[in-house]
Amino acid sequence: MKRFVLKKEETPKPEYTIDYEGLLNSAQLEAVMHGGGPALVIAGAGTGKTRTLIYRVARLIESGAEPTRILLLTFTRRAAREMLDRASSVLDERCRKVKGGTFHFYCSQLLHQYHEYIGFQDNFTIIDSSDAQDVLNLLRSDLKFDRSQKRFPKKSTLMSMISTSVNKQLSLYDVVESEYDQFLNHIEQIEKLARSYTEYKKRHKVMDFDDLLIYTLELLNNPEVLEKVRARHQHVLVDEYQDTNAIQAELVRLFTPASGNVMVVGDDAQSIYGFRGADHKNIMRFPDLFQGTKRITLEQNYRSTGNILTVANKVLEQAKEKYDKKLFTERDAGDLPALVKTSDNREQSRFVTQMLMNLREQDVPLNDIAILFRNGRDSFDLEIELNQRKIPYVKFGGQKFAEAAHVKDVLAHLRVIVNPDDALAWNRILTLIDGIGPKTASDLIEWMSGSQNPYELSASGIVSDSFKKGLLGLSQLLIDLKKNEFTPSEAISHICEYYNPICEKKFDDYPKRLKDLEAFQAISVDYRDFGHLIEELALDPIEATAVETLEGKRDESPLVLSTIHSAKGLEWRHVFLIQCLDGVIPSGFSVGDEDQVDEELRLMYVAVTRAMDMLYITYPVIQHGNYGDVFTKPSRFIDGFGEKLLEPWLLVEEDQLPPVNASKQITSGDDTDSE
DNA sequence: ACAAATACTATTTTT
DNA sequence: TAGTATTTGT
Repeated sequence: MKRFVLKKEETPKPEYTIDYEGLLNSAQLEAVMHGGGPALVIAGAGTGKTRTLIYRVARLIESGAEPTRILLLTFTRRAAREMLDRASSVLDERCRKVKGGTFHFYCSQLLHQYHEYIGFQDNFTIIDSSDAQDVLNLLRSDLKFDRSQKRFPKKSTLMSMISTSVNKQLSLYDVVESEYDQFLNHIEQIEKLARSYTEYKKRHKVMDFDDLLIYTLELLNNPEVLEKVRARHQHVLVDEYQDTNAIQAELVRLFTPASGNVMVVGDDAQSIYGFRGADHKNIMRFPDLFQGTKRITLEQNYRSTGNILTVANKVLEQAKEKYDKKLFTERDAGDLPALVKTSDNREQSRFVTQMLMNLREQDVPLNDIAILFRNGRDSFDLEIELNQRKIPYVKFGGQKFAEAAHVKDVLAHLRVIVNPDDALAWNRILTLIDGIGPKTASDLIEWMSGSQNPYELSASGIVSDSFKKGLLGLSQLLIDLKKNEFTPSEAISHICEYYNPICEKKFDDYPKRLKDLEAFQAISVDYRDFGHLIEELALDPIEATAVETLEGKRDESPLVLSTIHSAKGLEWRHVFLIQCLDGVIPSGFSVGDEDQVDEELRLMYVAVTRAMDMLYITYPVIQHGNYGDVFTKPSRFIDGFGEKLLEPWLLVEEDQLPPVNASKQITSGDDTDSE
């Protein structure tokens, strides 16, 4: 037998159109030029991690790799999109053909393609966590665990128990014992509930987020499928590897082709998804998974000023677990980050708004600024202020558009068209009808399982004068939707015609919700068919406020408000970190558990390292509560940093804005030249 | 069997 | 404070 000699891909001395050497530092270049085989890139905050991935994609394609055979796994689909956009602009359109997205998205594609191997039909529906919780609630009342059982865990707790056990690959017993020991006396019921939950999902052809990963793992157990899947990957690239869990690490191993061409990129100091089962130690274990892993470290920070970096390092120093980060910058020291103490929440909002005005007068565009916070609700007060001042903003994090009750109601009508076995969606739309409650709905669903045409609801024989009319209306709508080949937007418009009166009766704030539904219809124009619409919305929900701002006011690109989690990987010239209080960050729930406090600390680190030029940390001294005012303390992570690290700012009377009513001229900036 | 009213409780981050 | 469990009324 002849022996083949391995040749490096680049051997024919390729002519690159991109000047990689001129554009990248030596560590980045090493990662971009890395030929084949496993590689681990440890990239500190702001060290050009994304840039490196983008140029690597371009470089691989220039070297002759087939774009469709490069797999780029990212944490959000937005990240994948942006990376491929940027790659296309440095190279060419071929980059858009790269396969990419989240683990969940890629898994769902595989499952659709190979559904028969795991005993599923192609039309399974993906349910989000609130749907999953509804299922658990349904099963719990079926099993009568709510009756006279004192303190049985509520649906969200049950969900996180089950999800944790899946994601951390532990038995339900171990999870409950270590994290929910107050419910240990219910363990048998919980286990039984978990079993019927699994069974329910199979029977009704739905999958939750965890199932997408688990079933893919099961799918790849089949050697034939594994071979096919592996063979279509030439290169596997994984971003944000520190936020993967054990299952995802295993999936990466399975996806990797025989050539061992896999590169993972991440930063163990930025691991902030432990609550979701992510294990930041995964990244350090990567070399154990792949023999001969090449390790590359990016340490030069290009983003932040020296002073901001000093604060960031000081934050990280407090961690119980030590990180051997040696981030450095060649940028100037810059201004000292500000520490702003306000009397209360309102003053904090007014301070931020005031600063926005000042920055605007200095010609800083709004989209160079971001407001970050720990919890979705920490920005409520500020949002009121911004609305009054007519400052356009988009908010990331917090409740998603597709999670709002009225949007889910409309969507459920589409779901039963795509998957008539989706009992959850049926239950949702049936109980919307006056006179139909859980009992009647479940009777109807029972009848459907043996019926040829489940949409002909009057044929069920379950009729009562109280809901006859409503049921007929629904039946007509569904038959209409099934019969005609509507586009998603046409279908939604039909559903709204039917649903709007229900919405008005159900919600006090219906005007706002009806407007949402109009926006929903507008969005749906972009989708090919019902199935895609439903699936994309579940896997990549549209941010709630992004929709509002999409309408109207496009003259100025909006300010960004974001939870710290949703700000990962992004950067702005000016960053405000508000509500920086002990009990908020670190969250009150984490104190007492060293590992959890460490994760909060990393979260703080992520927040600080988002800032390029200037960082403002603010906190209110008094919190107005229901039972009187509470004095609060600044976050322990920055308390006692001293004036050499953070400059305390004093708020004086003349800094205050005039009352809103008298502020019409503010935007025209008549006091501009006061400097 | 369903709907409305009342009492209670636990309170995050996201695919 | 809002979402949920329980009780009461139709």
